[in-house]
Amino acid sequence: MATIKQVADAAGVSFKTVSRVVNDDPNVSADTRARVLDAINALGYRPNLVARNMRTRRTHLLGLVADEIATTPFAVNLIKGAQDAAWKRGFMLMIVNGDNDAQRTEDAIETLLERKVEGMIYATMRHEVIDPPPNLIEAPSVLANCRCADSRIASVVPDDEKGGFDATEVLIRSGRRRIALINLEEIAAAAQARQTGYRRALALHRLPYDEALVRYTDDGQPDDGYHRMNELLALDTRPDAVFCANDRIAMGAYDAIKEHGLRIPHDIAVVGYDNQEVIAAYLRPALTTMALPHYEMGYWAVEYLTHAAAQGERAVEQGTLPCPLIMRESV
Amino acid sequence: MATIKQVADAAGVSFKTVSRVVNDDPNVSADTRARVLDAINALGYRPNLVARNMRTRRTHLLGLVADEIATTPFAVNLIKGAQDAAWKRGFMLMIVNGDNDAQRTEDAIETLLERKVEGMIYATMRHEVIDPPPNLIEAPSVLANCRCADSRIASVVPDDEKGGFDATEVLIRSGRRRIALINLEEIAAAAQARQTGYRRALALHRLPYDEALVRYTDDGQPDDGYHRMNELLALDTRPDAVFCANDRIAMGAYDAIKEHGLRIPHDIAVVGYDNQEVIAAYLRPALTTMALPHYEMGYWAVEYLTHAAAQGERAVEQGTLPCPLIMRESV
DNA sequence: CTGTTAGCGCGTTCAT
DNA sequence: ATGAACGCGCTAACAG
Repeated sequence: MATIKQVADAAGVSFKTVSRVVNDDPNVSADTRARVLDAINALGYRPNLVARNMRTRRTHLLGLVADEIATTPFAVNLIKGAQDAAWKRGFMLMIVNGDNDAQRTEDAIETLLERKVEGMIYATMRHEVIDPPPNLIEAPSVLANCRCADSRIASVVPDDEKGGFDATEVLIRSGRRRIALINLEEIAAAAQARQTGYRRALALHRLPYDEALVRYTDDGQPDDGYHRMNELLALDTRPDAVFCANDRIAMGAYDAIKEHGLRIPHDIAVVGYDNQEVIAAYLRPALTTMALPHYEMGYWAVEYLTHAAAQGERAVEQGTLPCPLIMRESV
Repeated sequence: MATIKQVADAAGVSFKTVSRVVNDDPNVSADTRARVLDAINALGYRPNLVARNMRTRRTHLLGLVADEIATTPFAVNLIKGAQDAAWKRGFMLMIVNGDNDAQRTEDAIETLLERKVEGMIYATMRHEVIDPPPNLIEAPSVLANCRCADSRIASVVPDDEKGGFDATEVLIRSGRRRIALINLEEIAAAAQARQTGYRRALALHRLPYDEALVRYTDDGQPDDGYHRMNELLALDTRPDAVFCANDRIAMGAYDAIKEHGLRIPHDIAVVGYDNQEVIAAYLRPALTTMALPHYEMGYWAVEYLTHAAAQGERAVEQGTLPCPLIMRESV
């Protein structure tokens, strides 16, 4: 716990000179610099960032408020991306949970504000349109994986429409003609966008849109996928491909397909969504799916904030990041 | 960005009185308190924690250093537990990634130290014995999900021996007699402990230990589980139960069992380990497994640190937390 | 190239 | 019940 003054005394210089050395100020002779560095090592001196932050009025701190963190663990990639970008820019992240509770979220943001974060990211686990916490905008902020209706806050979201399009098109290109869609719950923003992309791909390739081939799940879980797939397989003319709006649905669909004695992808091709590694990579056959750009969104959000912090105000941007196709063995 | 002085001026008191109100000092008349609170609201004053931290020499900050965060996402529960405990105690967490790189980890810890965290948690994604980063101990610290050989740093780990015992015993109690074990790679601390528990349960119930029934995987992935299970099913007398040292192995084992036309749990009972929700809950039938106390370890670690911070030094504790049996449908 | 003075926003100490 | 002076550890602004 040596202080800058003690280092100065030990090195026989003023404490300001120590400050210069610590901050790589060129205006220090090589000689004194060496003596100061010796003293620093000898005393185990470490600059006190709390004091520096107070003086410079900068904290190099970013807040990350997540609605929930544990339930969709693959979304930690968003945090990872934010961490990596922050580290690169010399920032640190303070991560807090809103626990899907408005008051709790507001309190969490309040604490972040008191700690003088230089920006905040508000991240949701599912892509949706939200009503942002009121105090969020008291610091420069970005919404990640969600956006607000009036677009007054910067945001970055996955391009689910294009994702839906690409998923459908890869099936079409593999020669399939009756392509079913097992979607998420109908109201979800992601569900609508993916379905729009699905329809656009069908239309582009002059395939009919058949409502009988489109099903919705209640909560996007494997059981849902299993039952919806069974319904599809009971159709007079069964589909030869299915686009599942997430990998868990696909997991259930796999079971239904296998129980019917059908083979993937020979009889039915399957594309999932989310690239939830633990499912997609391990299903047999491995699942072809669309990856969500969680890492990239986290990275984007921090880049946006650090640039905003560096350059003062800047235009409110709305980022849209692509969902890459991950080819495996189910198409 | 109102300061405490501006509030004082607005309320017609000295800034010290404002400080008293903010800190709930009883020595303020109800009258002045009301006026001060009005001024605070009018100006949107928010205490500056950076300044307060500097003055009180306390930050209410805890560091959490993780070796990696993305690859085993279910371990985020450790973070969740730490967050919850920290919030309850009025602390915040700064989470940094070591990325499994020694230099990076040391740098990350250094930054945490400069920011004057009051304690640090070093968490690994897999339960193992480690050589802790050298600068970790410069603040009160705890190891979570790992421990060091000399036990000089507090730690909290899962009780894998008891977990292995319980997993095996639930199979025995269900009437199985030939219980196979598909373990992790042989050197892992968790693998050894689970196997010790497995043997203890067999011995207690007077069942023979048969080396032919014990297999090791290379990396604990489904493909491994699939192949090891096929080997076990090729035995002259096939097992009637299998204890898989993680859920991914069990996932592969399921495929092998099903391909052999055998039914779970009728013909072969399966117990996994990790309670990796996305797998365990969604396999068909749902997998009975042992839960890892990630949440509890995170919680424990923060409780330990906040107590240590409050009471000065205290005995170096080594915590061991139970792995609860999660009964589903595979036994 | 180096040192001095001042003050960031707050809490502590002691006075009134 | 309230206020004045001081200093936490550091950097900014200015001397020299």
